[in-house]
Amino acid sequence: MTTVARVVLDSPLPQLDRLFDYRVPAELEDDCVPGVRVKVPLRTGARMSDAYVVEVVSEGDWPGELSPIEQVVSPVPVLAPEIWTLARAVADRAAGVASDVLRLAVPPRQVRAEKAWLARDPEWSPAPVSAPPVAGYGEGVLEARVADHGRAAVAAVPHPVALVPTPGSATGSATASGSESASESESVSGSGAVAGSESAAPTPTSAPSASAERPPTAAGPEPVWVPGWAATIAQAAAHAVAAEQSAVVAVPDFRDVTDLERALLAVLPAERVVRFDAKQTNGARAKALLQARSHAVVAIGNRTAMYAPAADLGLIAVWDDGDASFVEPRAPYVHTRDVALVRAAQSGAGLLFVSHARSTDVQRLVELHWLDEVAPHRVPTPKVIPTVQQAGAEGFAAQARIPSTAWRAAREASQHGPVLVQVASPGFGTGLVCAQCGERAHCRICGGPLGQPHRGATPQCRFCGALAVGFRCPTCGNGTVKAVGQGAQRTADELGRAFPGTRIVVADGSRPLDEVPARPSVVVATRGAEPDVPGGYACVLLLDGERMLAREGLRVQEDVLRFWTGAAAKGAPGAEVYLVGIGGRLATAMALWRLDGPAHDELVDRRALHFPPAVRVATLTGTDDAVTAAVEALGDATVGDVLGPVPVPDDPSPGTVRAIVRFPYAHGAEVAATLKAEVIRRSSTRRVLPGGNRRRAAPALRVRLDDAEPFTEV
DNA sequence: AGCACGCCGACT
DNA sequence: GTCGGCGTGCTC
Repeated sequence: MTTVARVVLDSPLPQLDRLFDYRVPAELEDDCVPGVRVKVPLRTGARMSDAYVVEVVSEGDWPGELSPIEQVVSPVPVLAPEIWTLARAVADRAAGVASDVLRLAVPPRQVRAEKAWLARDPEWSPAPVSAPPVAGYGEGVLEARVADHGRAAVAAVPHPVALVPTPGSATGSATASGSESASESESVSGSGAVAGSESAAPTPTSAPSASAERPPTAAGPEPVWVPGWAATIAQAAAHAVAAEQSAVVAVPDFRDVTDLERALLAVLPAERVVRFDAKQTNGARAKALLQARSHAVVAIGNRTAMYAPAADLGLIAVWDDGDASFVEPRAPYVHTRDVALVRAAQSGAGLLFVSHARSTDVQRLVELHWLDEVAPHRVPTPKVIPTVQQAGAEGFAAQARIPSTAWRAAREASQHGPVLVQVASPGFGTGLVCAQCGERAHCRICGGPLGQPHRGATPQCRFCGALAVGFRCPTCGNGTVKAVGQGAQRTADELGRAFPGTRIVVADGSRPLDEVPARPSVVVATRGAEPDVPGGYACVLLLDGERMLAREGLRVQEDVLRFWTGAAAKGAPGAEVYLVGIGGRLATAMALWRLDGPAHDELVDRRALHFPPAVRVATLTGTDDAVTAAVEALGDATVGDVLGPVPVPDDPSPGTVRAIVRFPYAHGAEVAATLKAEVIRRSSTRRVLPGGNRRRAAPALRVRLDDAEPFTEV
């Protein structure tokens, strides 16, 4: 009887994206287990390909003669079976290649990390842990979701929270303070035992509102200030770990990973937290990968954390799924939210999308009743005060159109605590609006945004370049326009003059600042770069909202709500937040702190227009005949009109065209399979550039699913 | 990707 | 009559 290994080749070629059977020589049988890296001959014995063993069977499907596995590169199984299944499904959904997904999921080989893993004590397991209650929600509400593997859209606690480290947690246990990793198994297991035996661990509390009654004692561990969302996810994840199940959490950026890690280390011992991030070395990633598999942990990180091979997965959580950082820039470009959805469906794990402002994608799942809604219970929300344009106070306040009420409140608050002033990034789509009604000014010819090359110049379309002579606002008929927004540094300078004697701090992309002390100051920050303050800001001013909304794109409103809520949630519980120059529905939603309303409205619009996420889209790029044939092959799996094909203006290979195809979710599998087949068909014949150029040409057909970008130009 | 198989022009 | 052009197809 022969032993057969079924392997997935490490090749980006779509025509090789299936399992290949190889014979396992007797001397390799011990090491050749599912998940190991191997080298296999391909077509001719001289050519070797890297591959992963997916399964080992006694008989494969291949009727022909089998080639033997050439080498088992390492006996460490780095591709967990569930990660293979995930990669396969994610690739299939995106009409992509599984090995492209594996490149995201499995870091390159790292011999040192493997050696350390092989030398571990296989008998060792971490001590059991207990989990604190999830604060800020109805009693047991989120605990029940975790226990029952429920799926929910969770509105985040909108203010910073002080976590009192629990005994046995990394920051709460004196013995664990020096331990860095699970490899120091003896000291770590000793400290972890404390948590399991302590029945009444102090509960982390929301502060200052809740912790005021129980200030941390001088003898106890220092409280750790973290964003509300991070505390919630940490506490929920701790419940999964207490049940000896793993949790996987993805957050948009590096700072968020750090915030979440701090929250987790306040409720769990260090060996229960595994961090993945983009700045990590290969060695650290490889180590984290093997650590995640060994026992119940919380695996945290950015996009790739969603592929962490966590043992016995019980909970998946995503913080702020609307953030554009979740769009994977590498093929097959699958959004972390979609990876989470596939993984939740496959594993049966619970799924929490936590955010302040709900994305239209999550709203769609809520309206399908696929996700429940969970909101904080009896938690103070930011006191948002929208101020439509009114006559400002003196000096800078007048220029920035800051109403006198907001101006006075900020001045007053800056006497006893930090005040946050959020501004748009420099170069953040300065645009023109109607001087009378504030409506965006558009080109009459192509509908693109109007801009002004310099002050006083004739407005000009930024897309087609047409001059808008004799502009009339289609809404109110007014004939004058004005520019919106001004630079961030200038805002800081002006504020410095307006607040003499007050410390002015600037935080933006080039001057990042994670935290500022809870002392009187004015912090001017571009959206997304707002520093944290222990306890929260005394007051928040949201400027440049008009300018942010003047940007073009499908997700502008969603994004702006995320920027505003993100800054507002850095205020102390119930802090005043002035939303300057904004009225209407967005202002109302902010004032009521009901952020699902705009998501619903937006989704209604998208349904009417057949825009994502109401439908899915496929972008087909390539030669005219390949794209046309692919569109024809799709037949009636599409919905509505096919946009294009139209020539791609600045593509390196001339004659390239692009078509956008919309299709309903129900046809997703069929569309993806059809397009993948077309890509394979086209890739088997290689193209040579005209003129006898021997250089390799671009593939005849490229397919990308769920790329919303082309629509921002439509 | 590579590499072999396969069917038409100028050569010993 | 063959050597070799690169179009087409396959890789366990």
